[in-house]
Amino acid sequence: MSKRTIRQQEFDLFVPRMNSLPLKDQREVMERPFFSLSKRKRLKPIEYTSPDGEVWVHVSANPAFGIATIWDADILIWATSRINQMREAGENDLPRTLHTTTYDLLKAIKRDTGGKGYRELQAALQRLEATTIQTSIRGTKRNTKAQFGWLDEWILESDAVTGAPKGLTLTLSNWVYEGVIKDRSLLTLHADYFALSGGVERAIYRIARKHAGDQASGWTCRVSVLHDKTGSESPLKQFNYLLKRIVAANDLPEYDASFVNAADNSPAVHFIRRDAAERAAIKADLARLAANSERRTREDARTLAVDGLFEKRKVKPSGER
DNA sequence: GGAGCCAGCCCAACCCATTG
DNA sequence: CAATGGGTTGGGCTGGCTCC
Repeated sequence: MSKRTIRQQEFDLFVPRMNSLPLKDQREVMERPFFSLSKRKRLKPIEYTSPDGEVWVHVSANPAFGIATIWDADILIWATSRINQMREAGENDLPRTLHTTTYDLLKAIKRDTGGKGYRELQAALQRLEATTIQTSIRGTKRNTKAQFGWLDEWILESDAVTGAPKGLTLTLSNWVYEGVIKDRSLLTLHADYFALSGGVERAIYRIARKHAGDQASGWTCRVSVLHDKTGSESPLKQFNYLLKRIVAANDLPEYDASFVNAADNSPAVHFIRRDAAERAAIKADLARLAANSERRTREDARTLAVDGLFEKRKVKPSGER
């Protein structure tokens, strides 16, 4: 009997490894600064308020661990993706607690499985559990304050004899869980997301993915707003420098980025999906085809009406949605 | 004063040869 | 296959330098 089979029996909710897990993340989290972008320990809190003052986010660190980083968030993306997959498979009771092995998790988020990989995984779990968040997003009531972390609990098991890492159990905090199971709260990240090595790069992609989405004309954001949305600790002038390199490289998955001037002439970045033109053309084609087939169907209907066949032919309305 | 630029620091991520 | 740790790379950020 293989080790794997034993593990599967141990964990009723054992999550099998999948190579092509569609990556999902919460749109509300993607567009706001919730994570540290630096590889160095960040203790300075993230204090964010949206331009209209409606949305605010406060993230603070436990001094022992620092604020959870945008790389630590990969674990949350993994968990979100797993739960979403279960939902799409038609499961009714979606778990808040997931079981896996450290190896499988590290592989899934495209991380090294060396000794340091495991130590770093533990550090990531510590940061995710110990980072405290307050936000108006999904606040239950007005004048209510609530504080939570990303994870409620994590348990790392190691082999009693060899000390080798074995099982991992993690429980999402209620706020995260509610966001995952809520309808239409998730967006798909490109499969290359984990390959993005830069923290700012990742933050920018997440924001572009959320805002530019599939819009035919793309989306423009002022640099200063982008700076706030990423939560970067660098001063604006340094952020400018980092941003310039990202825009010049134009290497983000899915989106083209270019510098433009905003309506008030301040510097801004325009994001547009690379295949936006293609997609628009395909949509138009589909709409035209659908319209044609509808017309033909109506003509057919006249000829077929005698047989009463038309009733059985359900023609989809034209266009998407 | 401040905008732009960038070397250097620190450290996590990554690469890889090696081991049961 | 799973795990290890030595070595290297490259990231954000700090702080300094230049030029306006």
